[in-house]
Amino acid sequence: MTKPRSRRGGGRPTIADVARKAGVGAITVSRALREPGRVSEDLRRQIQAAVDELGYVPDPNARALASARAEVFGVLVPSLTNNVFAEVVRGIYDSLSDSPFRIQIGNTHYSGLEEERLLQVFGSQRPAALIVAGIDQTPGARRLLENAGCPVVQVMETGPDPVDMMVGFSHLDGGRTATEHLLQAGYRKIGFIGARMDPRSQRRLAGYRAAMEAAGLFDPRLITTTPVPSSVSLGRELFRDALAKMPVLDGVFCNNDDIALGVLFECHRASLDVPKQIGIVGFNDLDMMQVSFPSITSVRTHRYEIGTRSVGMALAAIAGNPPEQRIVDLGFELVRRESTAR
Amino acid sequence: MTKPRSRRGGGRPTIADVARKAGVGAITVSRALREPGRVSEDLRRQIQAAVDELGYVPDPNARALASARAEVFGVLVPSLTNNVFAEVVRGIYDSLSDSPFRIQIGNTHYSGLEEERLLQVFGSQRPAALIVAGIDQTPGARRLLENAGCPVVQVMETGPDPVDMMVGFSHLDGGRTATEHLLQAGYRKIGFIGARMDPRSQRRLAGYRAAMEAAGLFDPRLITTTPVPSSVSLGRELFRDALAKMPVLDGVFCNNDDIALGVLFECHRASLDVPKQIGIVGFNDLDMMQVSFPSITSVRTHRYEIGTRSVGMALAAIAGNPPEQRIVDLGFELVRRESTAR
DNA sequence: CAGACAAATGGTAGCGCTACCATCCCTATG
DNA sequence: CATAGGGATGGTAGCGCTACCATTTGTCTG
Repeated sequence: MTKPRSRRGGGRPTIADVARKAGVGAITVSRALREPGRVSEDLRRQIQAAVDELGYVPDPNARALASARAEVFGVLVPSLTNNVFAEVVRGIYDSLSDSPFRIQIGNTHYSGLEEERLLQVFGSQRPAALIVAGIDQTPGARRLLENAGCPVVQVMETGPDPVDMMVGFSHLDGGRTATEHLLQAGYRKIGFIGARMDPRSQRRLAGYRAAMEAAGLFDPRLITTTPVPSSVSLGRELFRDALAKMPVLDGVFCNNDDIALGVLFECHRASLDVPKQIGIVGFNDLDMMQVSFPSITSVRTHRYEIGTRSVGMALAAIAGNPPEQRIVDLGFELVRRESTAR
Repeated sequence: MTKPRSRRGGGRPTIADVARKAGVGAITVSRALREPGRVSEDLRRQIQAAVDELGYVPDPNARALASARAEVFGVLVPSLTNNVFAEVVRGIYDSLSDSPFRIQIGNTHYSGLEEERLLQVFGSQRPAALIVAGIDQTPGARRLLENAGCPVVQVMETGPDPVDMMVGFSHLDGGRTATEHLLQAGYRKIGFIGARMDPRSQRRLAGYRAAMEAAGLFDPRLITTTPVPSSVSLGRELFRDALAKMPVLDGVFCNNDDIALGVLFECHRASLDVPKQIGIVGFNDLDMMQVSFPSITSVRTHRYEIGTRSVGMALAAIAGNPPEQRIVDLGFELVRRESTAR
């Protein structure tokens, strides 16, 4: 007769099986796995042997239930295909790959309501930390973050009023820097082209506007935007619209690099010389900016580092020593290339 | 005196709180939430009111522990930034957004060992389904998939021996079709350029080779590959290498669209006329292929659909009616554009 | 050498939920 | 009108793990 195995448990070894095999109490196995320092060398070895032999893997659900804390990082991003967030997420994954923490990604589709819903779902798991993109949470989302009972890192942007911690940079400064560069290069009728005008895009636009106004060159007809998601083909279309509206255009600051690439291709098609007739500046500095012909000036942002840094701050907070500096500005760099060299 | 609240539970309402407020048993609340049809209209309304009032959200950990089944889809992809997988993942997210299922993504970094490790971790959660990229699992990974006790969908490729279900297409046929198109357009010295030669890239190369051999034009010196991850700048470099090795090159089939774009830019720089002197074909048909100047012929693949379809099959299997057809070939389409029109 | 104290180990009692098995009540049947 | 059968509801007993509080042992102090 086999011993009466649990009906439900699917036959996987449990901590009790390991304890029996190692001849110790279950709690000691638990400790050996979580706080090896508190178990004697001898027992630790015996337990490890039993774990290996049985192929025991702790059940994270049971662990979470018993300790009222799941080893999960909740991550909220507005898009999964946008290269910008993909890089941040990659940084997060790489930073957590050797830790016991799992990652749960939520896609808000740029919707505040969806963000609230996902925070509700995430909250029910009692995550170890939350990393959310952006600083413009709805009041409801903000309340959920404040009551999450875990470290929270807002990423992509910096701002004055963090829920807990922040890692990012100033999109407004980025937009201004890009525009000032075009001005310094001698361009005058500089357009702004932007798709998916999320809050960060809006602030880049504000930076553009500030620079243009300071130069006394601002004209609202220079701005061409759409709420449609960004793409290279959209960049082409928007640039055509912009040119139709303002044929005198001699430069464009693009909301992002996809748009900039689309603009460049349209210039080729229309036989507009870049940088002589049109100057182009992108945003984010994707790899292809340095390869294109002509290569495209862009504002380099540190997306992967935003991911790694946010994890580092959250881990520190979990360990009980939250970072001194709760707001980390990783800055950006203007990378000058052929598209604005005239 | 307040009633002695649990020390550990952080104060969130539990199913017992809802039951008390609604004046029913806890199990009835549980049923009302999971199988509304089995609870009378009246009670259902009362319970819903109590849930809303208390802001009750079920604890997924407790649920998973009690039912020995977590409402989680495990997803294993080799890269998070590669647009191809990002699209698949987006399809998966969109298909599951209205379901109770959460998604857990693992990044294998193209490593079989890492894949095994992640399957081990995922398995400990008893996921509702597993979706894994590729069909070349290590023997260990394959065993873990077979013993996962849940539906498994292998995606991106089709092959003869599914663990359970498959959704994808034939990369070999895709490579052959692309190459045959170049041959039909009159190109003869057709090179293959590929980065990150994962199993799918290898099969595209095999398709290229088959077509070239059938035409009596195969020459191993036409092949330029590297294990380095793909990028636009790498495409440019590899093309330069290829030209240096074989100056007679008159066409290239690129492993993917990033490479193809790099090749196009290098042609611009070197003043090589596309398509007259050099024909270019990409793979995947990203949006930018249609916009570039000249536009680039590519093999369109149905990445988003791979994601949605794999979820559909898994959900059907979970519901007890696994699809008749366990292997779904979504095919591909050659999209002819300017880069091969001479 | 008693007493204090720390380190190592274990027992017990849940964490919040659902599987399983009652129980109850109502309707249909002969 | 007794009985069977089905639908609605509830009680009990865990799921696998860890927090909390012993208990045991060894070591150091005065």
